[in-house]
Amino acid sequence: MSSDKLADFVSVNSWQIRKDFSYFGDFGTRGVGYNIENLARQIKKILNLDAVHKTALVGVGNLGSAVLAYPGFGIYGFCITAAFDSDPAKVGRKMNSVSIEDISQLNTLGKREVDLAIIAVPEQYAQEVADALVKAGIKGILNFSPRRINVPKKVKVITIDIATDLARLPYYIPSS
Amino acid sequence: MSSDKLADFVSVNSWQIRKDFSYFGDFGTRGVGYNIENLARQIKKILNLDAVHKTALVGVGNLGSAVLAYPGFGIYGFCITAAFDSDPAKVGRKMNSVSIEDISQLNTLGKREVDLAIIAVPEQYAQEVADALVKAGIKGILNFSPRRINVPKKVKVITIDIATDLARLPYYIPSS
DNA sequence: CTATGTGAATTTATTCACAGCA
DNA sequence: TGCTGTGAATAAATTCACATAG
Repeated sequence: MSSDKLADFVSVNSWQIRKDFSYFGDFGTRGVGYNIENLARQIKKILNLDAVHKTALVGVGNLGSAVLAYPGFGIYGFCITAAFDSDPAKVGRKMNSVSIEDISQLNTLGKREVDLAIIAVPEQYAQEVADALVKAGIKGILNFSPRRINVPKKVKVITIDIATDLARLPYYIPSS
Repeated sequence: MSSDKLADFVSVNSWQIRKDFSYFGDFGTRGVGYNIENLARQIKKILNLDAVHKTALVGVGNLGSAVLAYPGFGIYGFCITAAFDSDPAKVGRKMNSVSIEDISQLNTLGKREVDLAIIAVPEQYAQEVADALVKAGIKGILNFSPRRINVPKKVKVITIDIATDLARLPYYIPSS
């Protein structure tokens, strides 16, 4: 497939596609274009997505349940292999074939080859959960709480704050 | 408060703070710093966040319920005044003092001064929901489905794809 | 001939350093 | 004296145009 067609898919220009790819290598064939299958494989390798990443979920409330039920993780090689909550009524139950464990069991993650975690707890507990995750050897955290969490810089945190994202919209709409 | 202190809060340099602010006006006082209250007011005005924005939620599953229960919208002036679902078992019930209406009622949003909407439905329905929202006069959409949705360019869409955000993490962690 | 890959030109963003105001 | 606001210098990203490979 040509860079022109790829560009259409993501609404950018063809030269942006080619230039960006060129920073990482020569993925295409001149006169022909890009082989999609090979391209996907190369990009996955660059993004370190070519192996399965075991992921832990902390907080099985509404948001956590939505994450557990989310069907879109597989294509990137993510697998949620552990879920934690502090509510005794939830601990021991299963959701989407994942057993919910007590929050005190976070320290077992290191031995279970889990390297990523998703924080979906009320914001006031976000920092202490993050501390426990770091202590357990987690390397990356997806943080759904609107609170800034402090971690050693060897640990990567990506925060999704729903309210802040929503707050970007009004700027683009004419004030009524 | 000085630009130095503000910079610390968001982990950037003080000159970035000052330069960015300067593009929109003179908010500070030389030798003193910035008045936080006034600064917040000015920024809210620039981002068009100084009035209440009525917001509709479409899809009251796990994710939608989490959004409804989310306590962080108030400070930005958002108010979820309508919720929709296609499940007859949910329609008519109340969640967080918002009545759940049938999805067929989306066309009433225009008359109700709702200008923003949050899409939290399974991805295969995202486009048709977006179409209905546009027809009802919605100006901005926060899309939680991983699908690219097409809207007229007068409508602003911001997409949050959980899997894509999670997929950014492995790049930063050393491959095991 | 077609479509990539990349130097060069252009535009945009970041960083610096300091004049100017409280 | 202290801190802002901003021109000037530097760096980075984007866009262009085309040589080059298939």
